[in-house]
Amino acid sequence: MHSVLADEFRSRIASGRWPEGERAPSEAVLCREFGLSRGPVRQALSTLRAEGLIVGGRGRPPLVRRNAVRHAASALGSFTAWAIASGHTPGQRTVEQSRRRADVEAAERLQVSLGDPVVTVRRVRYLDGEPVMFENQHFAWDLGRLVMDFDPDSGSLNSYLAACGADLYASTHEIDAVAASADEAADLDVLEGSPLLRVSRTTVDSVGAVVEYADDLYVPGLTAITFENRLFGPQTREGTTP
Amino acid sequence: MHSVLADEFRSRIASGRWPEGERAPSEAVLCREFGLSRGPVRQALSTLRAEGLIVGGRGRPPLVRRNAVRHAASALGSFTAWAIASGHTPGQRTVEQSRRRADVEAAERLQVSLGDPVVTVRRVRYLDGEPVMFENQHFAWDLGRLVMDFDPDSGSLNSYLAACGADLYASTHEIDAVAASADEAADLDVLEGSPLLRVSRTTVDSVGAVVEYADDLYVPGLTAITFENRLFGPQTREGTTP
DNA sequence: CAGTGGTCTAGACCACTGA
DNA sequence: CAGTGGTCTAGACCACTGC
Repeated sequence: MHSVLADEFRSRIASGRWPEGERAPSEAVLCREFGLSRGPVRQALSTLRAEGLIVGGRGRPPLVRRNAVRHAASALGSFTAWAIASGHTPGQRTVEQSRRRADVEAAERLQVSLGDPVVTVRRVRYLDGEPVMFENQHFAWDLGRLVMDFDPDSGSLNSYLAACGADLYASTHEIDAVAASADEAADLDVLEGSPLLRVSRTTVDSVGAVVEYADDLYVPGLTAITFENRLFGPQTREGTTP
Repeated sequence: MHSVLADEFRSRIASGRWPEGERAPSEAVLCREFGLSRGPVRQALSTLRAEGLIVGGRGRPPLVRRNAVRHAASALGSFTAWAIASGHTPGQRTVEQSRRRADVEAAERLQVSLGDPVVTVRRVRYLDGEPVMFENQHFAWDLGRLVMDFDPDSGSLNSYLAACGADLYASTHEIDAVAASADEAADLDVLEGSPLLRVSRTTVDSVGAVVEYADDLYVPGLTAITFENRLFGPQTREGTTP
């Protein structure tokens, strides 16, 4: 219910039914309109507040925010889903899909023993035909087994894994910047040494075990990672926009 | 109450009273222990879940997560507060503090008219004596008036503004990578052209008007921006770690 | 099966804001 | 002052999990 409400509110803002800069309906009004108690209405509104679409309150009139971030998609996890949600056409070219024995880095980041089997997938990712990201994914064998049966040129590995019922619970991201190596530069069509945005991701399952890690290299300017940050309140929401 | 609870839970994990990888108490148990209803207990737990400190649930036993991110401080907004929270000593050297007329970029990003007064503060920021960030902040005049009375070498501009009662409501961040210019390279003690992490921030007040924008350039390796991302659920939390 | 978290209801009191 | 969101209570039903 509350997520249905949130979608409804978002579309009302997008359609101009709730004009930007004007007052938004109060919680009480929305409760009456939908015949719901405050719980789900508050939950939906807090999502929109976290997204920065509604501001004010606590005595102040609630306002639909001017100049809100648009198309702040959520997941850094799925390139394909993000690209489609942003209205672009995703593509990929697979550089490597292999089963190998864990080296020191893989053993440490996946928390497996040296020499345990791991699966690596390396792909250049395209947006509307233009290379925007170099993706280096590494899977522990439980997931890797499934990944070896996947055609990496067919699109979203994430939806494939989700369809397999894989247990992907949460990701930790660390962002920094690196200079492009000669190989990366060639694949991404930039100059060697030019700055790339590196997103290092570690994904765990619902019992906290590491199941995947990745180092994704984004070409700056073509894509950017964005997120909202409520000051004096921990509500946040992140996303990426082309 | 719920924030007090969240702090209590965090310290129990930090102290080992709730050992990592073991079962965490269920909501029902915590309700009994603290004599509270489910509301505040759930609110506190959802914060820890968003931080990745607790995983599982929905039938599965709740677990204290192994290898949780540590010191995932919240605000990209205040360098000083973040540095201190991370156990480091912040410092700064002011390069510029000026009142000027808005150029095209400032007018657009602050949504003021060309030529309106704006205040610029540019500072090199240090962590334990080492330069880690080049900060370029720009304020609309309402806030800028206050900023001109601030000694930028004294530390946190944010706490100064907060003490003045400034209305800072939410920030939007956009992250990409750029090559260091000669000036920036010299100030940050890196080579010209080496990659820097650029965080572009826009801060609005509680009625949605832009009050500040900033372009902060971080030296990679010394600091990194991190955040958690619950898959199949929009709960997130971001932070930065040295 | 009992236990888990996810969700919803229908009340309540508070601090704060704007008129 | 009336209206706002922030918070808490004390119930309830559900889908899912592990035993």
